[in-house]
Amino acid sequence: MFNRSMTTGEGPRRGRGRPRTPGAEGKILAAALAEYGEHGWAGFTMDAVARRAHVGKSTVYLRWPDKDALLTEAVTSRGLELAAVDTGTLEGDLTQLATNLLRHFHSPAGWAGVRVTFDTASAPERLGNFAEAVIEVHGRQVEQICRRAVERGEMIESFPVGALTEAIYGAAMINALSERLEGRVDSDADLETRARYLVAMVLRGIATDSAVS
Amino acid sequence: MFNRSMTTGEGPRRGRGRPRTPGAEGKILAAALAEYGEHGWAGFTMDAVARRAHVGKSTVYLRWPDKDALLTEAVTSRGLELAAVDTGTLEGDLTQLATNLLRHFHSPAGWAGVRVTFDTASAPERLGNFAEAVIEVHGRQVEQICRRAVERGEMIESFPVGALTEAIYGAAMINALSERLEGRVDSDADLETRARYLVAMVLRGIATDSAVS
Amino acid sequence: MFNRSMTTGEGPRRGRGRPRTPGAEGKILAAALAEYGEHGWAGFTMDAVARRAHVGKSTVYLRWPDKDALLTEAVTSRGLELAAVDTGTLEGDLTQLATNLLRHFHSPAGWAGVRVTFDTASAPERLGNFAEAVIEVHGRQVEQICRRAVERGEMIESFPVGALTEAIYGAAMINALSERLEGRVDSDADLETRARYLVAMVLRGIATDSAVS
Amino acid sequence: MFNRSMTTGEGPRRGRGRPRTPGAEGKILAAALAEYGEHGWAGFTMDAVARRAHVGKSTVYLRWPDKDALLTEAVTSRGLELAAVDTGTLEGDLTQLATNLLRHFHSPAGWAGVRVTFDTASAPERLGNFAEAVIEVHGRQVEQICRRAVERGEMIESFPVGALTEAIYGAAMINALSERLEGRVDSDADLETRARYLVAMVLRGIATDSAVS
DNA sequence: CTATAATCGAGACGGTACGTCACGTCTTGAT
DNA sequence: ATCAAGACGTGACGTACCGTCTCGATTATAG
Repeated sequence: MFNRSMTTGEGPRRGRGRPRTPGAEGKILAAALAEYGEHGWAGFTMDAVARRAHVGKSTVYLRWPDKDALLTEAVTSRGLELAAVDTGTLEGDLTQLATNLLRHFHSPAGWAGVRVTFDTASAPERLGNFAEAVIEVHGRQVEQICRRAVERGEMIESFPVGALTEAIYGAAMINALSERLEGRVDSDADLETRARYLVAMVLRGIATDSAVS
Repeated sequence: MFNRSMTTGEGPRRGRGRPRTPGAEGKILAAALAEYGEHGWAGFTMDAVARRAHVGKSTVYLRWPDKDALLTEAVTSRGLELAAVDTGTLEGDLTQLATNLLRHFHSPAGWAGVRVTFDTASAPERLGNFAEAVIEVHGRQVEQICRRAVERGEMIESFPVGALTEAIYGAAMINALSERLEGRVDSDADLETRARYLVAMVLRGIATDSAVS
Repeated sequence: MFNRSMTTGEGPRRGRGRPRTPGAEGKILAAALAEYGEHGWAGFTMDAVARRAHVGKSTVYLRWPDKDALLTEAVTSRGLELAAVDTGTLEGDLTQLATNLLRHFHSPAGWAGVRVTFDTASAPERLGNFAEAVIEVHGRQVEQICRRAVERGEMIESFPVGALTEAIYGAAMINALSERLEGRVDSDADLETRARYLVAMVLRGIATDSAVS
Repeated sequence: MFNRSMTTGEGPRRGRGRPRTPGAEGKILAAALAEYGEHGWAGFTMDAVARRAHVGKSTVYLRWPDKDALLTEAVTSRGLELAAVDTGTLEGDLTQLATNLLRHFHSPAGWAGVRVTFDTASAPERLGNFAEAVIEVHGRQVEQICRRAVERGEMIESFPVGALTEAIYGAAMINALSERLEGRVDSDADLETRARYLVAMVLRGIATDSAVS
């Protein structure tokens, strides 16, 4: 995303000089994520990251131009992974997706991803790449689930996918947020229960006259 | 919240020395909110706030103990307001609430409130007060709407209010987030449309076999 | 020389804000001279100076723009002092002056002054002030001695003072230089002997046909 | 002095790998002297030297262990040359020597030599070699001149040679120093005039009662 | 009317992290 | 084995901000 080795084979450089230490990227990103998790944004220090990764500051600054960039990529590379889902039914897909999301947002890396997403959204001048990555990774998922559901006739055709996406992602995010605000620690079972309720709601609604089964 | 004149609601503070300049609080809070909105947390500077408010740093530090406290109160005082809602029907209430929320999160102050909420949740050691304020302000709203709906028989009794709250708040928040990430500018009409879809979903669901009306 | 408090009463500032800590200048200059003496120019560190003076780096950088400036002033203020001389005879004056100079250049502060003088002369873009100070302090001394000597009829009138100054100052400087290069440690008596030989030479010369008495 | 090809004067260095590039030493030394002359010690950079010499850093560090060593040799090899002198009379020898010295110290390479000499003297822990070289090159000169003069009966026998050396070298050095401090540019004729005055002084003195001719 | 005292704008203070730069070392492929 | 290139760990540079402190000036009450 920032370091040259990612933008492959474009420049005139062909391996002149000492190559960049292969493991360095990973060590630094891991250290960054760990520091961020332990001390938060205000206590996130480049010196500490370098020290923890057993790496000089120059090695860090050769790869990322500044603190924001490092943190953003640390989160992008490890805080945006989401397994694909395909169970055969709409309810199954959505329940699986919601569970995955809840687990993701409750995990340190996932939560870090959330924070950086909001920071990025608040400072649009820097790093629009991250925004695109988020949209790419997460936007597709619900879209595909809905397409398959419509093909199977399980879903109202005309319903805007965006609203569904927002509700599910938003609910999972808020759930993770409130866990932290209230000092709760939700178990895996709690998350699954919450996921089922959420899916029940978006599938069949909460109004009494829509409760069919 | 932090400064004495607020905690001691006992009237016009009698003392010997020079009284605190009346307008200072407001000017500082406004400046803080503006700085935060423009530069984000990383670029939020006490010196800049004081300069922007045409105030000395001591005037700021006499009122708030540190940066977090000032920022928190700035956001609390202007980024957490939400009008009460009571239209007589569940659908009306929820639509009104969702519209209010969307407008709120799309506004600068509301968005700042969101950011601080996430920052606070990530650094639990400081300023739990803010977490309580958020829960207090926002938690009650949905609860009351649901209580009235249940009394009117409009809503499944057993449905957990939390899941509904999370879905609505989360959806509104994500909507504001994605507006910024994608560089959109949503009109008021857009927001109302989105609110109606959202409420339709949580009320009657998106499954084909639940579409009764 | 650099800090505002020296360029008195010119600016519009009239004591607004906290005044600069009075003792700070002295402490910092002393620390700088000590560090320079112990570690030399290559090992002369601003952090170390600040630490030794129990002072923050900002306090140093408020007064001097950079390392060169601090070092230059440290030396100027303590490495350029030279007692006035007036014994009544030319030989007495010159002997006294030469002894003083030898002692001065052999002392740590005096030697530091020599080094900075040469550094300054090599980088004329920075800090010509120092050059002027050196010329001012040292140039006058020999001039006055010679004027008195001419009035007393002890000295060839037409002889250029500059050549005399250069010989005496240069000899003293080289003597200190060679002491260090050779690892000698000259005693006070050594210095006085050297001073007498030097004065004998410039007064009566080394040629056999000029040895009158 | 440091690199193997110099210390082992045993001929054309037979080895297995690629021989060292012949012109490299000279290019690097020249670049070093130029950089030192332009930027002084504080701005003297190994990277800049290598870049200016169109050479990799390893090529430099294969030959000299560190910055000091390179600089010292650069100066030693080009900043210490001094032509031998033998005119047949003491006055002629000294005048010639003084003129040579003045020209030398006023030249860039000679001045660089002066600076390094002082730097070396201030950091005795490193590079005593340089000190020895200076003493070797410059010390002998005056000694021989004086020996011949004594043999010819032109000079007081008992006069210590050191004092004379110091006076002449010091005067020349100070003259070059003051030219730079005052921003003068001395012509060749100026230097010769100064040399004559200097020699007149050390030969016959400045006292009125010693002026014989 | 004077003394006392809290607050004001300004800005210096001791610290700490920033992002840059140079050191001297190391590692590559090419000569 | 040496070359040019350039990444490496280290550590100082000079800047900016934190939260504290000190100043003279202002503005109220208390005596």
